[in-house]
Amino acid sequence: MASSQKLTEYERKRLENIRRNDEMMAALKIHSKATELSASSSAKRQRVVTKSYKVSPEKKPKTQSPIVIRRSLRTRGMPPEYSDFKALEDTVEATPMAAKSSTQSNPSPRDLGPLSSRDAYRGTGSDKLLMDRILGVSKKPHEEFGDENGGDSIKGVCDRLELGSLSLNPENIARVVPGRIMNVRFLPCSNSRMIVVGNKFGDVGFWDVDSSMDEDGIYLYHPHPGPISGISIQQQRLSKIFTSCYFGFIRLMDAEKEVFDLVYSSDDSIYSLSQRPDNIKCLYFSEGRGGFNIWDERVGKCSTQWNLHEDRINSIDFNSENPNIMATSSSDGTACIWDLRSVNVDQPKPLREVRHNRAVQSAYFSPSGSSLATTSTDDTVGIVTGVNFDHTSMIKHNNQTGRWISSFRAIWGWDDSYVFIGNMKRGVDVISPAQKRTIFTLESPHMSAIPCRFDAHPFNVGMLAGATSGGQVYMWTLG
DNA sequence: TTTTTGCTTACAGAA
DNA sequence: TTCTGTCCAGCAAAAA
Repeated sequence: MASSQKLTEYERKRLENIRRNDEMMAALKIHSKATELSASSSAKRQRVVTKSYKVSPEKKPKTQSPIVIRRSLRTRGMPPEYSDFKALEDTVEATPMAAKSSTQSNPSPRDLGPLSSRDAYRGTGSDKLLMDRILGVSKKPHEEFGDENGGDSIKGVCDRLELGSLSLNPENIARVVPGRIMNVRFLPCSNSRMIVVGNKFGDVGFWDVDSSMDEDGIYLYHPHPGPISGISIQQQRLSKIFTSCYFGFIRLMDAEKEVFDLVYSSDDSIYSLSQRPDNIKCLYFSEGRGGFNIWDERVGKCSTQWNLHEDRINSIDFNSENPNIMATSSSDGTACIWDLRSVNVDQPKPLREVRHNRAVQSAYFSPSGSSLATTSTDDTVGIVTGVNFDHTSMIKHNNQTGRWISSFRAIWGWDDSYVFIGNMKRGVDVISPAQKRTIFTLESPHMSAIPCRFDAHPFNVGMLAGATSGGQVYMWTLG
């Protein structure tokens, strides 16, 4: 009842705002001009009909109401109680968008334990092709594929990479999931173009770009009850895909067993997930306000629990040159570099701390491992260099994404030359760490929304996936 | 000092 | 084509 009152109040204020704005516009006599402008800008932005996920009708719930605002106990700072826990689940399932990817007859993703991929699947038709495809590439992850790199080494192609050659073809656009995408990853193998995304509703979507056997190569699953905070796939085990969720769950999608196994659950939120490139047995993830855990598959529990930050840890990344070196970014306004071999349990002290004026959304090591790129809501992208990461340059970049767009996170391309980050004008800014400025912007009339989360294909230079708050993925390619 | 409130804002889908 | 609902960020200012 309180929520409906709140909505009414919200609506009332919203209408009042609109009325005030209208009055102001009328006073300035620019209302009609603005209408014209708005009409012409939307005319310029053509609507592109692209591949899209499809939800199986029989898995749709009968009702989509009442609409209740979702707020977890954790975000309200309250201890979890069973009754509230259940109430929360009901709320989640009743949310209209979430309802589209949930079901009344199938098991809830809140059920602890393994969830068969068949039960988690929300698409039409069968997902057998996807499972076969993942198993196929996982057995031969490095067969020759296409001519993306023209048979050259990655370094050779990077040296010649011209940003102007990156293009977005309409066939490389798809709506993979409903709602806001929080994470996007390429399957890290050289012989496929498979993109995995996680959204706000707990859906995990797959897009097999090279699919030709079926209609569009898009597969939708609902393994989690809330926002997907991390996706981790290792080159050595492509058939095992870990996903984490704000509601405190980590699941492992095993394409061999066709199941989403529950590997970890907690009452605290999990905000980020990662794996060391040299260790397939451990998961590294953040939990609650500043907590950091290492979960060890061999013992089936957390072997390490540290408190590394004062606030949530938004990203965890490992240095390719020395995987003992790890970078974390946090809403406490810092990004830190740690040596995992020498972290003091009681008073963890980082090797290096990079200070921003506001929350830090990400901190990623460059491909060579010699630089670190940080992104903060203080409107800067930090580039940290030097033998001991002792030099920091702050590059101005508008990172005010507002409420509806996921925060920007600058990622590295295929070598240390470029950093890619979204911008609010439906473009992808390319920052040169050497020149310490934005040197190029990828733009396309096919990009109808703001790309906010990215991944660079680890083996195909120029292949860049950008994901939006509307569930779309744009795959830029070279040439 | 801690908690609450208000403000920002783009997008998809319904009407 | 226009309208409506979104709401799991993050911060600043106001209130407690």
